[in-house]
Amino acid sequence: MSCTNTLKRKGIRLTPQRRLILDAIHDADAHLTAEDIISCVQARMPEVHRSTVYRTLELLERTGCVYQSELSGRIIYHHADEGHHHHLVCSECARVVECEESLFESVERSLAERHGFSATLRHLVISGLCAECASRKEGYDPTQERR
Amino acid sequence: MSCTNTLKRKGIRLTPQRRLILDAIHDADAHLTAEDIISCVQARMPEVHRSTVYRTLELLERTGCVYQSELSGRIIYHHADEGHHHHLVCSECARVVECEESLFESVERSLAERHGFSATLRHLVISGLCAECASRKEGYDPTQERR
DNA sequence: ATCGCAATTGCATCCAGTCGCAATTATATG
DNA sequence: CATATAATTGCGACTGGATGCAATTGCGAT
Repeated sequence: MSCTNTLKRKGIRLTPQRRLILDAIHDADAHLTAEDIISCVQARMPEVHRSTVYRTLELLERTGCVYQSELSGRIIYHHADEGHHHHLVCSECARVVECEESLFESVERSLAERHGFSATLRHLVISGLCAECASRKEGYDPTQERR
Repeated sequence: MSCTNTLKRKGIRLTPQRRLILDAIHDADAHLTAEDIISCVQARMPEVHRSTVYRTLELLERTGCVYQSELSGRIIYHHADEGHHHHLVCSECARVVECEESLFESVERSLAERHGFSATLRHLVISGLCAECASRKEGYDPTQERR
């Protein structure tokens, strides 16, 4: 748990609330939504306000301890020393597949060369159709509602 | 304005409310947020409810008349026959640069080959640092707030 | 130990977006 | 033209997240 050191070094106070939030993210195996983290923290310390959690998460992202990204409209958080990867989200069945970071290296290079833009493609969410849904959907009519 | 035909062909009713929403998107030169569209529509027909606008926008996206994407946490809309492109958003100065669609063709191919996933990379939003900010920020401390 | 001040918290409130529901309206049919 | 039916609308309530403010708290200097 090197991030407590990181925080101390930056002169950021390690309050009980913040410790709980860090614990929640560390103990989790999967991605957590902000809501997950809030209930996890409040289970042990009910008076912690959700705005405190949101602010802390933003702080942790700025200090590089946590990565923030978006999955189907919700912000999710994951610990920084998990490996990076991207998410492929099927717009039909909502299945989520992870894919390697390396796929985008060439894009990062092109962006740097052509636009002088240094992108941080650590966690993209890409929507499309997964293999099954793509094959199943011959006479598909996008006018219809999706589940 | 081919989308009115598209809608008629799909048996979707062209109500006055929907016509106003389509007009707003057509008349706009830049990307519109949902909020922009709502106030634009309500200027001419004040009783139109925001939920109607949101539902219509979702419908227009499903029928392919309008594209929806996300720019700095807000959903934006643009007319389908604008050319596609991606957005590079500088996380320092919030400047937005457009970049060509072609950059991601190789990624689309790899996703299809390796994951059987057919991605629709019509409008990505990529955050990172623009050229100016990258050069300016030598002793940059991410702990500090950004404007 | 304690004092002073900046950092942090909880609270209240706001904002964008979603959803269920009941009332309304467009269209197809007789 | 009347009417039945399904699509659409407006409304209100709710959700996730952000923010300004006043009260509290952690911590460095003494």
